[in-house]
Amino acid sequence: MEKPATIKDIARKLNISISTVSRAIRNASDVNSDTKKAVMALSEELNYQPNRLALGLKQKQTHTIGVIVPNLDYVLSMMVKGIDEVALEAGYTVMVCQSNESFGRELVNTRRLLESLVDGFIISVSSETKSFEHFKKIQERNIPMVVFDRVTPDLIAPSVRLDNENAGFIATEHLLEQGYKRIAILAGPKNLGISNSRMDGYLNALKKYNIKRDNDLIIHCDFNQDYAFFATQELLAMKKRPDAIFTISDRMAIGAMLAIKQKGLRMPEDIGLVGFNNEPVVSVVTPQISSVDMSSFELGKAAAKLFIETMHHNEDMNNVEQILKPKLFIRESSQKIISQTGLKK
Amino acid sequence: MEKPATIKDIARKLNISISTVSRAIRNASDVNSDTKKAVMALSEELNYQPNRLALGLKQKQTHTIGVIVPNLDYVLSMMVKGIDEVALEAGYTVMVCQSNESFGRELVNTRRLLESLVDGFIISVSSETKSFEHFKKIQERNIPMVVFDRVTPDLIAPSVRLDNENAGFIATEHLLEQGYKRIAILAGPKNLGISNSRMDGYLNALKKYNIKRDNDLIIHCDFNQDYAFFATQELLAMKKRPDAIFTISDRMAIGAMLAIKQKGLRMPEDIGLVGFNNEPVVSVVTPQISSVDMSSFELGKAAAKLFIETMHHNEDMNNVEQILKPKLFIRESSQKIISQTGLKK
DNA sequence: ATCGTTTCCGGTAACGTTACCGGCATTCTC
DNA sequence: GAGAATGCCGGTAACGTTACCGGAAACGAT
Repeated sequence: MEKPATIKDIARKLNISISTVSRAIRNASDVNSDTKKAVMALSEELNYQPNRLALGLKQKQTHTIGVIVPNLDYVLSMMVKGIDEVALEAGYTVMVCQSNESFGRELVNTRRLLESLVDGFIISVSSETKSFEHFKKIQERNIPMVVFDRVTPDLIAPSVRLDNENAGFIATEHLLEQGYKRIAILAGPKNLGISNSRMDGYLNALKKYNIKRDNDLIIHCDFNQDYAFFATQELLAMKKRPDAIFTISDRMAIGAMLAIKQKGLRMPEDIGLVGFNNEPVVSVVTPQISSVDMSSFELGKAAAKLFIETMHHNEDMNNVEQILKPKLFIRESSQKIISQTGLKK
Repeated sequence: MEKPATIKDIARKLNISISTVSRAIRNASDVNSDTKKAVMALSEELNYQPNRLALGLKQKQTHTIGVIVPNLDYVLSMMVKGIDEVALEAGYTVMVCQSNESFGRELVNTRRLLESLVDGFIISVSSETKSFEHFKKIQERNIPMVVFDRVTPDLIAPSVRLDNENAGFIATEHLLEQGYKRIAILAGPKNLGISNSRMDGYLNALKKYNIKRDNDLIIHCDFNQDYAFFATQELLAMKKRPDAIFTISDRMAIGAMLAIKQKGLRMPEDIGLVGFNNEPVVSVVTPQISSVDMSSFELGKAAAKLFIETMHHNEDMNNVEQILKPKLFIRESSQKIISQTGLKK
């Protein structure tokens, strides 16, 4: 039971040729049903498992998908779980690599996965990435690639993402409807597409309500609780401080919440707050924080499905773009009207 | 630039044999330095990347580690990050598979990874797993395997884990020191080793303080916020309700916290609470929850390091057992003495 | 009986790489 | 200067699998 059994072992024991065994196992047509049975029985007994390496070498595909993500926080791990689920069902194995938001790591990871001859890639780019040559090389080799979540116009590929602009819009509009006037936004790094789109939505909502853009209320910071904490402190120290804050991630919303509480301000009365991602944490803090939901799990599943389609249809699918609708979950941190009047709308 | 370049292409263009090219690339001794340079130059130019599949087929190792985890929640994703980091550095690629706490999925995953010929496994077992035959088969084939975090006596292998018993002990002792007398424990599934060890620690602490075990105060439930919520409701509805609760995960602590707040009880005055894992969430809720820290990232790194050792030393390392020390972070939810007297100890 | 069909099977090459062996020059040793 | 040692290189087999081709046997039809 030391070495794994091979097709040869079966052939020898059954006194038939390896080609016949191979065909029998693949359940091919031109093999006698008796021999087929014999082969099946023996391969069962020997616990035969096809060697994927040899198979991959031969037919140049490994049934493995390389997934590259910037990290494994709540949102992304939900997405990965979605990818995993669909991939497993479709007979693919998934290799997950974290770039740690580092461009260098992203390079190493793509390189490693390429060497390992994955059949293709499902990618969410690191926030540090500004050059996309390593991904373009993948495309030049005609290796299927789907990008998800963090989509960028610099990389033309089939993609699945949230309607980030709309998400920013509904979050901001909700705050406006609640009567907030000076709404600040804690955005992400400047070169990150999802951040900019959400900000566009924010700006559009302001415009709709005839409120002028105020650059003092637009803060770019890392996806980082501490940074958001300090940024919020500064916002609250302004002469004309904002009366609401929209953060493009929940972790940032938590940071903002802590700063607001420290300052002794109440939510939603003194200041409104809306986060992003609808992570479990927002509904266990006090007050509960409103947040935009993006059903990460579904997004992951969609990405994997799109990938598999891209594998099979080998037409050009680069212009395929799946856009999921966001949904706002309204909670205490921004529900000013109800908490003031006690009335349900 | 369509097909990736092979060793053959280089040999042909340079008019030398493929064996020479192979040796040159591996920087072997018996090849002229001039030809070596030429090969290097050309392989650079053609962007040659060795085919890992062929290599793996030949020398029966793939430089890939299969990692099987029950899920990718905060703790485990930190551990995976640790594994990733060490593995990358050592030249290994990591395949992460989630069993989703399902025995069936765990089976499929190990099988897939075996077929893909990973060099070995780093495993944290699913909570549903009661039979370990699939893992024992791995060992029978002499494939290196390290278990981490969720270690079980049913599976003898090199392991890295927290000192769970001590962790349960210090958490409970802390509550006792704070003057709590009736301490309940929200434990995990009954067959889960880490849960039982933490409970042993809990029981030992009680014994040290001459408090009799009360089975009504010992609740087994899933690692699940909602379940913990309901379990806590029941605890609080008891005639002689507990005056403190120790939960063996933070998510359960959150559930307990919500139930306590709903009942209108105060922490730490009316009831004390200690969680486990020291996830970020515990320091942003109100009150902040005390929690046992296990430095998951370090644990992941240790597991990967141990794996690599196991790979290299091919002596029997099954009795190697690395045990990390837990550390208690005391926060508002259990700091009764200070909050009553206002004194710092 | 002959010829075509079908059914089943075996041999060989190939995927990209390395291990091993053998062989030719060249250099060294005394 | 003969033999031994060294430096450098090429050929071949092998890892486990499948694709392709060819062929033997059996069967059917005329």
